Amino acid sequence: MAHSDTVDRILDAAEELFAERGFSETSLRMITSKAKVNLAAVNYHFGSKNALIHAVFARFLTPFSATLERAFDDLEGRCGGAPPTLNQTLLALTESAVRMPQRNERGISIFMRLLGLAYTQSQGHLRRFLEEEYSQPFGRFMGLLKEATPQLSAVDRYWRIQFMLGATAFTMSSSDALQGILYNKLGVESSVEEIALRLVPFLAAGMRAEDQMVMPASVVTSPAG
Amino acid sequence: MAHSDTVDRILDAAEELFAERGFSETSLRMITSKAKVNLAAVNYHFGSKNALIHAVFARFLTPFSATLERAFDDLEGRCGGAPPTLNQTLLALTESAVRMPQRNERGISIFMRLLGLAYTQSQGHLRRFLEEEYSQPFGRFMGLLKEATPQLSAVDRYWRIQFMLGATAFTMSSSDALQGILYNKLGVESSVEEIALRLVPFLAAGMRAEDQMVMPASVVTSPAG
DNA sequence: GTATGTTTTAAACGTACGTTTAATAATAAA
DNA sequence: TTTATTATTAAACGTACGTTTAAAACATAC
Repeated sequence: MAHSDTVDRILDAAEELFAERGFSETSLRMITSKAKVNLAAVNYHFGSKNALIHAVFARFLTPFSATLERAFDDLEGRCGGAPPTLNQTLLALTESAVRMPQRNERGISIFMRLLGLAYTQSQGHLRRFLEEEYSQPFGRFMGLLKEATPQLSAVDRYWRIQFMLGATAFTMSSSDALQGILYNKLGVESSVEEIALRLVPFLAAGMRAEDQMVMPASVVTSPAG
Repeated sequence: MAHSDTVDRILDAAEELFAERGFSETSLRMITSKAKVNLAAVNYHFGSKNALIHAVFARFLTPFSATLERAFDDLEGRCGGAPPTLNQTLLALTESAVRMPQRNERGISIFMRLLGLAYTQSQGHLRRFLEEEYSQPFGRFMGLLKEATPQLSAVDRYWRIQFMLGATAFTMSSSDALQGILYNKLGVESSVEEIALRLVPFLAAGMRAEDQMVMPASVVTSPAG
């Protein structure tokens, strides 16, 4: 068969362990033992540990970026020339993530956690891989954001996009832990879908904030100007 | 002398390397070689690598939490019984961070990056240490946020606080890189202080968001409830 | 059924890690 | 100066890592 059972077993185990523990903290021996395959199988099928990491992301991101492109096509079609609103754009992204066919019920949370890790763990090779492979839908999303927030200066928009990415990446990357804490504190169960939908209004409101901060003297007079 | 030069050299090197590369990705040999001390010095002075990580955080957080408590005292004094507003609370936090005496000009960004790492790298021992040592000012900040957002349900408030923490930690932890990108793209110079002040209205607006998200069918009918 | 290419296996490779040791050097107290 | 403490050093410890090897098992085609 083209894709041996082994390849998928490795990907399944790796994806779960990476999401749980991070990349450096997960050894090939953990992966192969969880996948019940021989240690050498990873290097035989993938070439290296880094290549395995890329393969784990590709299995997620390739179908996701296709789904996302379709969602954007659909959105732009529905808007018929007019630029989609900020809420619509964010919702298109969120729904694409949430609606993605998942291998299991933990799929989304694993996906989000991996994305968060990719953002925060400074794995140079991974960042390079993602930029090379998936810059197209990312750029399109940025363009939509720009059209949806014409009132913002380029500088303001830049920083606020970073704030959005940060809120999303951090929350989603620790979503399991945060859900656990919430359950212990308030006895409330939650899901990744729910968190995502809570995020949208928060982000949208932040992007639209009009307040101008009064600069305290310490900053105004600081040499950094 | 009570604190040998060696101890501080190790802390300086460790703090910088941890911020750059993360904890697992930084070896004691990197640290001791950067600090120009013997490898065994870390275990002699700190006991273990984990204890060194704790010491790096303690050197930051102990004076910071004192500064923060004073800022909150001051704020509550100025408000005379009435609960401080959301903006005031966030600004007290931001100013405490920005005004902290720094060992060097990269101090704040290293501080933020380390906090971000503590959040995302699943180092159980570190989370436990931080919770045990600094729960007091953290709890006080949470209390102020609660008083400043009485309109939010406990669950909403919980998630929105996570979003705020994420936006802050992420942006500040990569502030150097992000400032560089902005300069290359738009030729605009910026400082950590400025970013912090841009963050406050974004976060405050997000916390105050009133939009209620329309749940798509896929989520409403999901078994996760 | 033999030959060919692919996959799996057990074992070992070399390297790097955190930690410990035991000897030496430096400092302070008597 | 001698003695007791503290700090530094070079070397080694045992363990775990990613990767490679070479033989065995398996599959497929002739």
